Amino acid sequence: MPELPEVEVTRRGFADRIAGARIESVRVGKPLRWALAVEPGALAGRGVLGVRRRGKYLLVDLDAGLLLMHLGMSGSLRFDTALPAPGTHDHFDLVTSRGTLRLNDPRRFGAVVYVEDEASPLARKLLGGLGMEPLGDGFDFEAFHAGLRRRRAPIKQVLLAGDVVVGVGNIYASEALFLAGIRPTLSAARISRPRALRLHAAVRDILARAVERGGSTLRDFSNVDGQSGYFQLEATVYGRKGEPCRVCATPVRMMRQGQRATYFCPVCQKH
DNA sequence: AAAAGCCCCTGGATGC
DNA sequence: TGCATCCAGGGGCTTT
Repeated sequence: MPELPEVEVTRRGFADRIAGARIESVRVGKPLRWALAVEPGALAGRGVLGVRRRGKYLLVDLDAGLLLMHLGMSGSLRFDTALPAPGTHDHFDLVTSRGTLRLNDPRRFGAVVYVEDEASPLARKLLGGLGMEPLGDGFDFEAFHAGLRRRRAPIKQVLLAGDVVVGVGNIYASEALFLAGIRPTLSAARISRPRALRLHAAVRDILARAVERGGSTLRDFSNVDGQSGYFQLEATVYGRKGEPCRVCATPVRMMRQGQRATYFCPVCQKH
């Protein structure tokens, strides 16, 4: 569900409010993707230092250890001092002195995992292979281009894989490639330098813009206060199969790449 | 090493 | 209205 912008908007929505809180209790509902990996009661009494993001993971730093949270396809977080009794899909509550952080995740592809530190085997397994952060200063073009050159797979799938650059999900991959004028099937290794420059800028711009708009093209994304982000940012090609391209009016095409839908304009993205 | 498939799970939309 | 089918924002794991 959530791509980088939604995860970042989620983080900003509660990071300052939860920092400095003390954990009072932890409630675990139905199993998520992985087990919490700590006895819930063992977290009571610990302090919350802050919340960082790495790719689509949220890292909740405690005064001892940290929680890795992932929203999967259908997860969302709420943070409030007065939440109703947990519903069917509320599978994790972190009850703190400042409020309760609650994960709602119908499909349960998400996860909350405790690790002692980022060097732990589990943290390394999950975070170790992640690529560059697209927002901020670390998104170096030369490294990006070098990353593309060593991959022969279609550029759409290289963007999605997250080992060159993180945070680009299925919607924003199509959107960024449209913005850059690049055909999603083009082998990443065959992208010329000028076009790689356009893609580098497109990835950054599309994600930054979505963060600014407060989250997204996603129909059922809601922020930590429970407000919906219903089509705050209109998709240019994603989900618009058969509809006219906003630039040239040619019908947008849909195809499948690795079991995921890809949308593109055959004219604006010739190769 | 890289690439391609396979799953995990639930709910909503669509079609008969 | 009822039921079957398809599809969905992710990504780790297994197999080529």
